[in-house]
Amino acid sequence: MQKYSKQTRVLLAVDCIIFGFDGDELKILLIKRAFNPEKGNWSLMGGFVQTDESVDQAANRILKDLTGIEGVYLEQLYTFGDPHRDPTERTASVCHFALVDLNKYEAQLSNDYHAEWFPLKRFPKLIFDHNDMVEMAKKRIRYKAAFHPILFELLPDKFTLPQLQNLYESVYNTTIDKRNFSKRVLATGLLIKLTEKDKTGSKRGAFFYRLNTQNYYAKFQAFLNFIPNPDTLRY
Amino acid sequence: MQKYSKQTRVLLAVDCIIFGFDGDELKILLIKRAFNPEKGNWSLMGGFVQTDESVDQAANRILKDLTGIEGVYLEQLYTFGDPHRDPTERTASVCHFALVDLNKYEAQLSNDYHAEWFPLKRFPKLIFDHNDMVEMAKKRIRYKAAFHPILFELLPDKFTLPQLQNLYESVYNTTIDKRNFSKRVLATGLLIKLTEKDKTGSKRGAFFYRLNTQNYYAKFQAFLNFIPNPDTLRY
DNA sequence: AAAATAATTGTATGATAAACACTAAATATG
DNA sequence: CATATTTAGTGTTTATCATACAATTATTTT
Repeated sequence: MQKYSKQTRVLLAVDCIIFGFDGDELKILLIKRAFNPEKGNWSLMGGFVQTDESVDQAANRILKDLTGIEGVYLEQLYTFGDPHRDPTERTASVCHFALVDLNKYEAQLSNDYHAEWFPLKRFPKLIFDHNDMVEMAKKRIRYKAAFHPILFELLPDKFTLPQLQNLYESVYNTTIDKRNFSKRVLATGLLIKLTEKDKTGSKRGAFFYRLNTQNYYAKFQAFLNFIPNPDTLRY
Repeated sequence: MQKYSKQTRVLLAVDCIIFGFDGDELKILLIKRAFNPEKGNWSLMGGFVQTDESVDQAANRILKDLTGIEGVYLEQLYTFGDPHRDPTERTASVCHFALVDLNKYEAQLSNDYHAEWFPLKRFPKLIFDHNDMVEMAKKRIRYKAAFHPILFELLPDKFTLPQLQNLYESVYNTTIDKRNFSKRVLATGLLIKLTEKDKTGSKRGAFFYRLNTQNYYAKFQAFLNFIPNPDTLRY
């Protein structure tokens, strides 16, 4: 079949903002770029879409190749298409974000992949427009987590209510009343209380919970609104 | 500067779902494709991103060139990147959606551009993956309009409360109590009542309102939730 | 045994959403 | 000109949900 003549072809890249939670604050995973231009500078995980793969497949492959991470929450965020965003050659980047259990991958990541976790509140200047990408991802995760239970993706399979509350407080940079938090969270029917306790965080120990995965998928679309002041949020 | 060798270059397209409201139901604007493949079949408004323009600029240009429409609400939706979505040649499409005042453009569109409005509930089969795009746009507009006052973009500058309610009822395929609707909508402070009445729709006539644009931008992020049953919605 | 630490739990109040039906204004009709 | 017709406009009550707020329990450490 005849091709579309006279049209410019461009490189198609995928970049990923990988979020993790260390129990205290949100972090993102960065890597030192291995090739020119900007070799040695901090960058998001990224790569080019290959001939035979879809954009989604490319995102998953890049995540796996560069970090070993697979099977995690991954969502398309936005396509950045300024003609000069990469000075080398015109490249459009389909930006994604991922949510992972940081503790599960910590050692593997620094040893095998030389990737590093940085606090979302203070991380180095990134190449190209990657700082804009992080900014947008940060807004999106706050927006989406206000209505959908995506933050569970950042926790281990077993977690405690104080841990969960820490996560919400950290994402929204606020404090939430313990009693109201547990009431609302338990009312969703998304949590199953286990008999086991986590004794690492306190003397008394806090009960572990796990996700009711059935309800998780069923209720994914309708969750909670934990935003203290939605007016300050932007999509 | 050296180029990235060994990487595949692809065509980068932009497609637009253009939504309009005729007072009764939601419609989308379609065009008969002017070139092969699929020449003569119904298609979304689309075109290729040019060398010197960003993706956003391309979306605006395509909208203007193919419909004459400019200065309307336009938002990036999703990038479709299946390697075989266009059989001719690999093409990624950054899909957008636009919201326009249908009555403002109706004549101009059919005469000058041979574009046609189709009800969102029954429109022809489209080329490639354009049907998937429309499906996603439909979900997105419902999702977003539940929290942000974007539907005003579909109405003329002056509109009545019954018109506005019709629009919401049509988008969510539901019925809303008049009293509760007007209470909530007026409580937002987004509407300014005019002295003039619209007499075309009824004997008594309904007062016109216009947007308080200051408040519109200020409160864009925090609006209302008109979804009758959010569980049924998907992002 | 007492102190320290963090987890767990309930109630009262205010705000918001939902249910519900009649009156008012204007035109059309006999 | 009186009456009928049509759609616009408006208030109250009730139920639900969000918020504010503090004492007790379990366990470990001293």
